[in-house]
Amino acid sequence: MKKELPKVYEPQEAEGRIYRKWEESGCFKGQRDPNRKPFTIVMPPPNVTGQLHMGHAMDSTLQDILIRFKRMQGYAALWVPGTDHAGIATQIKVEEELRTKEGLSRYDLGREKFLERVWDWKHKYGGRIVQQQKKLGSSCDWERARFTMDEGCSKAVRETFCSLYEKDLIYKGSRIINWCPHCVTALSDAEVEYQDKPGHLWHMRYPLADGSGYLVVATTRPETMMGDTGVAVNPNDERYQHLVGKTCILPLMDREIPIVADDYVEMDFGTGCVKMTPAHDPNDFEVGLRHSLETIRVLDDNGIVNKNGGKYQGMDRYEARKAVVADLEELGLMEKIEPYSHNVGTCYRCHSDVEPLISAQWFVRMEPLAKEALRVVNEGETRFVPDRFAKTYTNWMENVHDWCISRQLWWGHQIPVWYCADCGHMTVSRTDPDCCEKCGSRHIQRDPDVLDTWFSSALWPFSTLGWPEKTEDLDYFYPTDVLVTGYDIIFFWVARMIFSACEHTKKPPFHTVFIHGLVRDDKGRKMSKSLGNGIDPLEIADKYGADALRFNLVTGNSPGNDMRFYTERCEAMRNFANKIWNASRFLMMNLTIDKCELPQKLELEDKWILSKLNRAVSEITENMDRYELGVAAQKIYDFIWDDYCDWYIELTKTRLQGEDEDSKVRAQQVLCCVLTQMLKLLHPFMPFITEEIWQALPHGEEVKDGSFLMLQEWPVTADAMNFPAEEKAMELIMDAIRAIRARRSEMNVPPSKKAHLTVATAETDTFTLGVPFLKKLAYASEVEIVPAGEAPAAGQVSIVTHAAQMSIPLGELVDLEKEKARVEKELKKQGAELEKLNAKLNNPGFVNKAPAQVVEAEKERAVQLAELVAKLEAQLKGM
RNA sequence: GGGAGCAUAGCUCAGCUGGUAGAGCACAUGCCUUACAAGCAUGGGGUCACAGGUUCGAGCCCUGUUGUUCCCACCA
Repeated sequence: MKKELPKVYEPQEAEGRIYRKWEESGCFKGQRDPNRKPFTIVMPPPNVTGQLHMGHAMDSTLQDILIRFKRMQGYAALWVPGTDHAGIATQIKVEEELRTKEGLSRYDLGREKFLERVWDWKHKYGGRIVQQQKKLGSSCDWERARFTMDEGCSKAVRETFCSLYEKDLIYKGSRIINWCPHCVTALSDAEVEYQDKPGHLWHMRYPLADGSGYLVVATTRPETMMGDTGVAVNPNDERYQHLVGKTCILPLMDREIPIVADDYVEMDFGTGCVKMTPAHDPNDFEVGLRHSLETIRVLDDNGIVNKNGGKYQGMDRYEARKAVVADLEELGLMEKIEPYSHNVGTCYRCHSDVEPLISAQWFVRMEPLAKEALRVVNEGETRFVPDRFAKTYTNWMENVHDWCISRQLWWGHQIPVWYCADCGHMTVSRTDPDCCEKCGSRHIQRDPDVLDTWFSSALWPFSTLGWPEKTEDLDYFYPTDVLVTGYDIIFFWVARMIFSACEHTKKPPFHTVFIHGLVRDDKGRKMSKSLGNGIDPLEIADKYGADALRFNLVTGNSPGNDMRFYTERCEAMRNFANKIWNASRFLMMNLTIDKCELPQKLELEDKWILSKLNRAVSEITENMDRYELGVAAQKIYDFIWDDYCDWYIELTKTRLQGEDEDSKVRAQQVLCCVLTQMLKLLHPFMPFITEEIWQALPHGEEVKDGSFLMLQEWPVTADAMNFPAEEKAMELIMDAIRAIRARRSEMNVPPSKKAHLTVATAETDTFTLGVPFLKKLAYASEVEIVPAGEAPAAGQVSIVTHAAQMSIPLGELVDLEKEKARVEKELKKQGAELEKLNAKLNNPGFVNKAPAQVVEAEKERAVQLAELVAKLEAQLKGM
């Protein structure tokens, strides 16, 4: 029953077809099953209108590998996909389009109309990234796909907000926040990226009010001076102690401001005098509170100087800076200007300079929430892989400030708070109220702001499973198991999911956080739109196959570390896919059976490969369990390429092409069984090609159509499949083959030139079994086995291994001097190794203290080495 | 200022609990051996950054040094 596979594997054609079959069969569905343990992953939701980039590809590949592995292990596996409304990012995109295409701003349209446009946009592009995920083979339960602004998630957000408000964990307050004048919204601390930027330190003279001179303040931000309401010095600074309590005149504004003493001021930085601008600097704000300084805001929401800025009103902050500096210089009040590089906060979305300013916003009180979030990680209920990221997490969580959650945007979850125009009361409600809950007035107005996007993402692991309803899904699949994400969003997202889950579900949202690094370009740079160095995963998948892309992304790097993306590596992985394809093709071409079962009788080489496979299974499973996916992948690669293809297939060829029908069938069976197991091991990594091959293999009657490799059981190890003696014996023969090939290669003898081979060995039985292999793989015309110690005939090329001394009559082809030099070199090398080993064995410390099995192994090695050295010496003597 | 990572072959990186230093690519030589030239065979190439220490034994553990990357932090 021969089946033929096409000559070349075409991923482009196969992948779409296979994915459709999987999807139609419903095998991605996460099904509650009381007899199985659940295994749940929620996908980090990509921006709904985004495009799949290499980072997503890596993230999804890792998740898909885990979910497929667990599914094969018999878990009720569920991978919940979804998308994020991505407040600022999406709103900016739509505004951008509105501006360029219609010349309109969102205000021209009004809130309602604008939101319609954003929803249109969402409907237009929202499906794109889902389709792109499918190309990679992601086995998500697409029917459960969620969106952070769908009904259920919105309900979860509302419930969370109200419940936190009721517990006094959410409050509204006027505080210094980070403001992006470009996006015109508040930001949380996490959304500010600090960049070192060259600037200046301006030393400005502020005249003392009593006319006795002036003091000099140093600042990096002269444009905020109109909002200065004081000057601070260190209380211990002798230079200025006499000035404390006095006042000075704020230049350009002619306002009298107090001089105060505060520990915050460092004596040895700048001049030791600091201008205080409580409305535009977080430190100054704190100092201002301590000394009851006035708060004067001089910049508006767009970063333009407002009416408090005197003559600078209407200028943008950078213009104002220039003007202020110029004016001070003209007045002779600029003492000096130093170049100074400092950390400037920028918006993580648009990278404009962030303006710290005082504003009324909503905050989440972090201290009580952080406590439990720290506990679950410290006590190991939630574990980071690699564990060093737990430190990153706890460090952040221990120092976290209250979280500013209100955003002055329209796209997002609108804050469920209504203000009463009559009594001023705030009504916070799970359902939209029509009157003030306190005074009953109907003059109520909803807070126009929306919540931080991350506020809804923080609920993702449980909101996607039905929370706040008590659903069966929530009961069964929650808490989830592993969260896979990049280290760059630990603060944004992971931390917030953990404390949110602890607060609302009383359980950590997952037991493991599996952190990966960034995918960089081949020069090690971050892939970015502005650099134009991004590599499109879909193009790569198209060209080399999704399997090759996946394998590339998972090998050659280790957990938590960045990787460089080399397209050439994809080529190597495609070659690997092709290797398996051809191995399978070879098997199909030789197949005469319609079902593969391990035969009762096994040959030496069969036992060797089965034993190797058995160990591979156990090691690979262990690596998978420990999230060492790259190591696991490498082991599968090595086993398939080296052990199976390069050796086992070659070893079976004589049987497959021979006359002995029984032996032929048994070889087919073992080949087929091992291939099947390999396909299973490889499947999580390369789902498409393995499925394609598996579908073509004969499975007998019991496996019907529509049964997929992806649903088969993950291989398990069996003691009955350990054959240490056969493994060892086979290795002796392989050593001999390698040695002969090496010698022939050095002498440039082509494989077509067969030679008579004499083997002097103590392992007569083993080498007798090895005769066909020596013939085929060591190009021997005849193999003659003689007792060990028998000297080779004169004029023969001698080849020695641990177990054998072999000779072939190719003497006339050898340059004797060269040959002598080679043997000398080899002898020297092996002799040195033996000496080292003997020293070790003569060291009582080693013999007494090292584990017995290590000592035994070294002893045996020494015996073998000694034999080898003796043979080499004898050989050299005879030359 | 605090914290973390990295330093291993020409390049990019693995190396899991300390026990004979690995892969891919590149390079050299020979092979169209009826699965695969996207292949096969063979080979060259490493003071595991440096200096100490622990250990019978260190690429791996400890201390320090140098170089480098990143994260966090309110010195204007």
